Amino acid sequence: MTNRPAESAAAAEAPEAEAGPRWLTETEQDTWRAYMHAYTLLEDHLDRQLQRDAGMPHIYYGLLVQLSEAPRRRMRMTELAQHAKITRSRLSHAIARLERNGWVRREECPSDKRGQLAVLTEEGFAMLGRSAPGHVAAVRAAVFDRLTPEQAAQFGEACRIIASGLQPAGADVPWLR
Amino acid sequence: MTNRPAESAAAAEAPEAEAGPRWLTETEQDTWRAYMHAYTLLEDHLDRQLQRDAGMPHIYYGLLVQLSEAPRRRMRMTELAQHAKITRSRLSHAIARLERNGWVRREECPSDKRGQLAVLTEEGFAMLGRSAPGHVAAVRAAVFDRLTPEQAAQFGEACRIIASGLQPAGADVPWLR
DNA sequence: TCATCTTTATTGAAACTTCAAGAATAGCCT
DNA sequence: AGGCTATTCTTGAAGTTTCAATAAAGATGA
Repeated sequence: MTNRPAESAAAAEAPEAEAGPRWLTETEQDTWRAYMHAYTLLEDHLDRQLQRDAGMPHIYYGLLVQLSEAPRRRMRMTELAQHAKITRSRLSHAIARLERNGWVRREECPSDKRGQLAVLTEEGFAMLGRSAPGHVAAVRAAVFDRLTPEQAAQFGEACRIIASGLQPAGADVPWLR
Repeated sequence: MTNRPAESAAAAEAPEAEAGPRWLTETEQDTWRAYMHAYTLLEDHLDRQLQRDAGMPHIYYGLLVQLSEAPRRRMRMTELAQHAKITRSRLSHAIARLERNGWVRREECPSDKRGQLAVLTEEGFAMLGRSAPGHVAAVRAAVFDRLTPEQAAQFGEACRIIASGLQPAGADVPWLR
């Protein structure tokens, strides 16, 4: 995926000043592939599990959980988008759908007339209560039951490092679009 | 995400035989969140990088790379789907799009009249050559430049373990759908 | 051989995401 | 106040993915 597109071997010795692209080592390639396989399979697995048991994709479920943990079970759109690391556009569409399902309701923000609050409804909350056990079980079976506590901790640390490098808050930030 | 939907505290002491759902510990929750943040941000980042520089999403790029590494730069649809861990349906649509772009061409399979071969075209190959350096740089900057070799290796190992648990090849296998 | 079951791949529709554009309000500066 | 810029959120269209259904050919077995 990230190695040279086969063959284009070339450069390898030349101590070029202009330094050609630093391809990944064999080990790095293996790691990268493993990562892509893991997240592709995992997302697929959880999406199916939740689609079946809760009638919505993994991300939507995550949005409801976020709301359930927020004070008064409500959150500003932008804030919710930031927490979930998605764009506001995507969130708008998502909330619209969840609203049609009756899990979420929109409310105007008292302090800022531009703002909207996404509010978890009672039905939404009840629904979470019903589907959470199954979801936790799925995550546990796929991840935490298979890694030692040390492995899990290291894995988490690596993920934190990677994530921290990706929201420079500068440049053009996705969730602001 | 995977903890109880806030509040539904309850059970914690009772040595129930029926064992209620085993919620995630604080540490596990942190790990799980970090993972979701990492992959969401990473996929987003790479998708944008490739969309901008190569005119296609990350997965499509991966398909071309797979083809570039295959003998004679061609592969059976099902085989390609398996390697990429995606469904055949998704692959069909993807290849159709890449074909419109001229990066891939379909050929009939000589040994099995049901089969199709996805073949990387010269333009497709040339294009890979052009965009690979930028992509590698992006992956390196986001991942391998930020982790120590040990961390990267451990991360890879964890991913391998997770991935290996998710394709039991049994039950109903996604890429066969 | 015929019937049947399996495998391969595609298709269209519905659901979801991205992208660019736009409406409304807030904030700032003179 | 007035004018300008920035922020918040939504929208529609285009692109992508999922899901269920289907066509075509291989494989199996009486």
